[in-house]
Amino acid sequence: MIRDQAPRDQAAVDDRGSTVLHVDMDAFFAAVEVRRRPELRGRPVIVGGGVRGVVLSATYEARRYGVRSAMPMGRARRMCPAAVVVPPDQNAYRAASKEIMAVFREVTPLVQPLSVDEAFLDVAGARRRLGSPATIAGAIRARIVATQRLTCSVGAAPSMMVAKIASARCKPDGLLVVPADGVTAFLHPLPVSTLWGVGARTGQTLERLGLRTIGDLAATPLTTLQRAVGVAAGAHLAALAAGIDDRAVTPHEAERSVGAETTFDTDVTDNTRLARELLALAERSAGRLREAGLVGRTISIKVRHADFTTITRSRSLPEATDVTQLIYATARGLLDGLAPLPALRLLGVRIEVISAADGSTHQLELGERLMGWREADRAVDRAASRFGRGAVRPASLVGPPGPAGPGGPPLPIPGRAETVARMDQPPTGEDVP
DNA sequence: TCTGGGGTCCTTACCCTG
DNA sequence: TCTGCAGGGTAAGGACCC
Repeated sequence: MIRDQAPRDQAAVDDRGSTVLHVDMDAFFAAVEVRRRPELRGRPVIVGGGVRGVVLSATYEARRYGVRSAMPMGRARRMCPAAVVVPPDQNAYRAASKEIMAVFREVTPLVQPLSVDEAFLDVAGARRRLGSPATIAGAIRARIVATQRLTCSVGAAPSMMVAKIASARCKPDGLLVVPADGVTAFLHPLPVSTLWGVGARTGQTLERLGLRTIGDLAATPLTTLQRAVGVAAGAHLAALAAGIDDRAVTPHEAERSVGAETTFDTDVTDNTRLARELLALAERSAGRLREAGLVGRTISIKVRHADFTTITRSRSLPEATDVTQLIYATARGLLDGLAPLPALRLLGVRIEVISAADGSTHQLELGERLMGWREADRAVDRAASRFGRGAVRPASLVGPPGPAGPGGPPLPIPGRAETVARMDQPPTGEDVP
């Protein structure tokens, strides 16, 4: 193995087969904030916030106090009272991400983004032009520092999983190459929780079997693993423990679902408020579907009670849709079905079984009925593209909440875009703004 | 301590159909 | 006509990832 901290060892390592790179930005959100506000450099910075928020990112100065991602903000503040807390700015992170991904694509078209701050690159085809994988990885790191003033860590290995583990083990600002003939030697001493797919629960299950390292897993019969964690997960873990991971770097993977959810600052019982929130979530989700040219057929809602129990309900439609009002009406029906509702902590809407909008089937009767709403959505989207999302919003999402519907549940139906049209009364031309 | 938001994938149960 | 069974679709929940 080679690490850039020990460059003299690099010549000894055969990186020819380690053509999958995993590039992971270091403390990405926090680093973007520090870049924007240089006076924060060297100080503990936590990105996160909200009454019930968690830590989204923290500089290494804050991590020294024990602050970690996904930690409740209250606890993080207690651990590191001196930390500067910055609210997240997703637009800034997306913009930085776009530029970083462009750097990767200068190296190879085979770039598979995993999230806003990390990606896999297959550099097998770039070796003749740019040099060995380790050389390419070094060039990428240097270029990101030069153009973005941000650091990243790179793992190079024969497979995606090993490259990802390698990048995590050389953070921050490091490079770790795992040669093709060194994969099992690299993996086997590591704890099982290092493997993709082993979280808290599976980790406990494996611990009960006395399996602590990946080497322990590799030495365990497949049937034992499958009895413990299930057929699919057992087979998956056995393969990974043996260093087998045949997945190829795939530049674009189609989305399978799109959704939005919100955690309320305080638990909500008011049906009018819930209906407004549900409409806002439906609009956000549907807007993102339309932006991506997608339609979806299954609508699901998620509610979380004050005691953190979480329930989902879903319904499949006869045809796929991207129409806000149809998604909202379906979601509202699902929420009505849960009445009487206790106080809710979280509400979410998701659209699943997604396909391309231009390939969707069209059921004439339903399509005609929705035509007005579809045109309304297009008008809202056009306004959004000129003035930003939120420039045109359902009337019920603007200003103070209206009075509760008569008799409480079922939930009241908010109007939209300055109209009071209802889903059970198909829109006329006048309904459409 | 007190748990976000956006996702993917798997398991289990149930219903329907042939 | 009834019963048993297999397979597909749907729904719900959970684990996991960043």
